[in-house]
This record gives sequence, C-alpha cells and structure tokens, in this order.
Amino acid sequence: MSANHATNPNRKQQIVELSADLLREKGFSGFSYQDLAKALGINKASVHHHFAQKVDLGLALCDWTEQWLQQGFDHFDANNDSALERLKHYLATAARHTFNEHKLCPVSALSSELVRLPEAMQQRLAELADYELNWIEKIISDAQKNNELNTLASPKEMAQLFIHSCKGALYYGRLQPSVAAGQHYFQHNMELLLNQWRSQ
Amino acid sequence: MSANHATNPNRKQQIVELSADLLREKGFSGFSYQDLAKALGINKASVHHHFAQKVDLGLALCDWTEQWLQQGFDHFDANNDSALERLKHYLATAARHTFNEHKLCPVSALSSELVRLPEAMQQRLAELADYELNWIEKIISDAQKNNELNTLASPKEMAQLFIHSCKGALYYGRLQPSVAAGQHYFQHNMELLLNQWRSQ
DNA sequence: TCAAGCCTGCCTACCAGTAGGTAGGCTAGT
DNA sequence: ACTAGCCTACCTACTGGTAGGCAGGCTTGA
Repeated sequence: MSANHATNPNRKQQIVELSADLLREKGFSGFSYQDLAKALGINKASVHHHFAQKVDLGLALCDWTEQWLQQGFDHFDANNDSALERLKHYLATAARHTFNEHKLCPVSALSSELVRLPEAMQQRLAELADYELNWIEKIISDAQKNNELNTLASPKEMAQLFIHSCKGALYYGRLQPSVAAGQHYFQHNMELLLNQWRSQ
Repeated sequence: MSANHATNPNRKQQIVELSADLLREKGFSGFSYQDLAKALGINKASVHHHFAQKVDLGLALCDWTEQWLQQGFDHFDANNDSALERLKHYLATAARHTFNEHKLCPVSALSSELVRLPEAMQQRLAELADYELNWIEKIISDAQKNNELNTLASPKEMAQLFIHSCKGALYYGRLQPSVAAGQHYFQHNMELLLNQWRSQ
C-alpha cells in the first residue's frame, strides 16, 4: 500500500466536520476546497470527488447544522431542568461557542452572507432558522406555563425577540475590546432581557 | 483631449459611493476592484491609483459610514418629533433600506465578516457601532425623561437591547419567504419590543 | 509669455496566487 | 470485475497588486 493512496472510508464525514469548523470561523465563502484539502492532507480534486460542487458541500453543511442543533437541544432537554434553566444553558453554550471557541453559530454565519448563497442553501437556511426558533418557542411556552416568565406576549413573539437579542448581543459582544468584555456584555444583556420577562 | 483619457476630479468620491452600495449589497469581500472598474468604465489599475490597497478603500468606507450615520441621525433629530417618533423614524428607514432597497446596514455588513477584516478596519468598526449605539441611547434617555418609555433599565442598556433586536429582526426578516412577510415580521417584532417598554 | 516640472487621472500589460471545477488514471478492498 | 478513494495534471476565471508610461491641467520661475 503506497503511502499516498491510503483510503479513508470516513473521509466524507471528515470533510463535512472540518467544513463546519471553517464555516463557523470564517463563513461559507471564507474557506475553499484548497483549505480543506491541505488540512486533510489530500488533493483538492479528492474533495471534489466527495462533493462535486461547493453547493453540495453547502447543503451537507445545512444537514450537519440541523443535526448539530438537534443534538444541542436534546442535550438541554435531557436533564429535567426548569424551562428557564434550559434557556440559560442555551445562552451559556452560545457564549462559550462565541467567546471561548471564537466561532459563529452556523445559522448566523450563513445568514450573514445570505445574498451570496445558492438558492437551494437559502431555502434550507430558512428552515434551520425556523427549527431553532421553534425550540426556543417551546421552551418559552413551558416557562410561561410554569409561571417562570410572564405572558405579555405569545411564546412565538417572545422567542423571536429572544433570538434576535441573543444573536445581536453575540455580534456586538464580538466588537468589544476583549473576550472578557464581550462575554460580560452578552451576559449582562441577556440577563436584562430575561429579568424584564420574569413573572413577579 | 482623447476620449479614453477623460479625467474626472470626483472619481475618488465616486469610487467610495459605489463601494458603499456594493458593501451594503454583498459585503466587503463581496466586491472587487474589477467590479468597481467595470461599473465606472475605467481600468482596475485606476482604482488602485485612488486606493492603493483594499484596506485603504475599507477605511474610506468606514469614514463614509460615519458620515452616513451622522446625516441620518441629524435628519431624524431635525424635525421636532418626540423621542419615540424619532426612534420609529429610525426603524422605518432601516426597514426601507433592508426590504425595499435590499441593502444591509454597512455596520452590520462589516460586523458579519469581522474576523476576515484587516485590524485597522475592526478598530474603526467598533467605533462606528458605538457611535450608532450612542445615538439610540440619547434618544431613549430623552424618551424616558418625557415619560414615553419606562425606566426599567438604563438608557444604555435599553439602547443595546434595542439595537440587538433591531439588527436581529432585520436578519431574520430577510429569511422570510417574501419581502412583504419580512417587512411585517420586522415591524411586528419592533412594535412588540417598544410596547413592552412603554410607560403605562 | 513661455517653458519646465509636477500632479492627477488613466492606461496597457503584467504578476503570483487562488477560486471552483474537470479529465483521466492508479490502487486497494469487496 | 467493479467501485470507492485518491492521485496528477490541467482548465478558466478572477483575486489583489505592481511597473511603467502617457495626456493634460496647474504652478513656478526665467
């Protein structure tokens, strides 16, 4: 077996996972097949063998993102925490992801270059955003039922406000002069929002 | 004077303004010197003559953005509207800009590709974000003084929440299946936020 | 008044590097 | 024998950027 012909049956998955990292670090147009090939020690054409066009890889990344979200949500739902605690877990994870791992949420990363994305990906992205929103909505609905949050607005409305604030705070937190400042900025802002929504 | 040597003393400004359009449509890495040259009917090297490196153009775009914000704010402040009305003017302009003209706010456009931006631009961008935030803060402070908004949080805190929600709602509005749906999504969400803040 | 020198705007022609993508062939395991 | 994985070698288009030159207006000094 010659060294440069070692096969790898998991290559496809490997490519997707590496792409997912790069997507969250630099955006979809921020990495190339060359980058992938170099990092994996294979040829650019070999990447094309697995994903003929970049849009194919992009759609695979959408699938990956859906699974990634699902796993995250399942994890938050697993412990029998209160709804509010689950929401806070979500926020803590987002903060860690952003400020410690220096990654964007894949949904945000794709949204930010929406107009430059192939049509098929735009479609999938809207579904992903909806998927995330629905989970938040469900949590907020639970929180209202348990009297953890007030009912000044519907769960759907509050979920939208929540996610806008969250993603916005992450963006603006990244602009802060230091990681610590960004983290504090984010935490403070989200606490503020939740405090306004707490049942008194 | 030969036809292909017609000079244009306003070229530099022209380049900046065209770039500003392209920035808001496709992001900073979404347009090239070639694009600019083609649109202006000049040579790529001529663009380099005015802005030797792209970072120079980028910094000029930051300056442009500051002026653009300033002019907008001055305009909102000019009429003697109430603070709340000025805030709503801001929102209406943002909505028009996003959903009718299909443009991003330049601050958002740059923020979304923060990590890929030259250091100098990141610095300037943080200043721009702060500049925008400060205007909102001032308006909210006025609104509180006039008893148009409640005082559950400080003007700065509310300004941050406001801008996160606004930019977030614009991003998610863009994902809606139609322009009209996006517009409605945005309006509905921002009304909701302001209603929660209204003095009763 | 007229010429020299300079500046601005613009040009052609080029560079190295990278983008996404393709054709065709080798190899190892089933 | 077939296929999955990977290769070399190539393509076109485009990226930001550079070298060097030309036209014409402005300024300055003889």
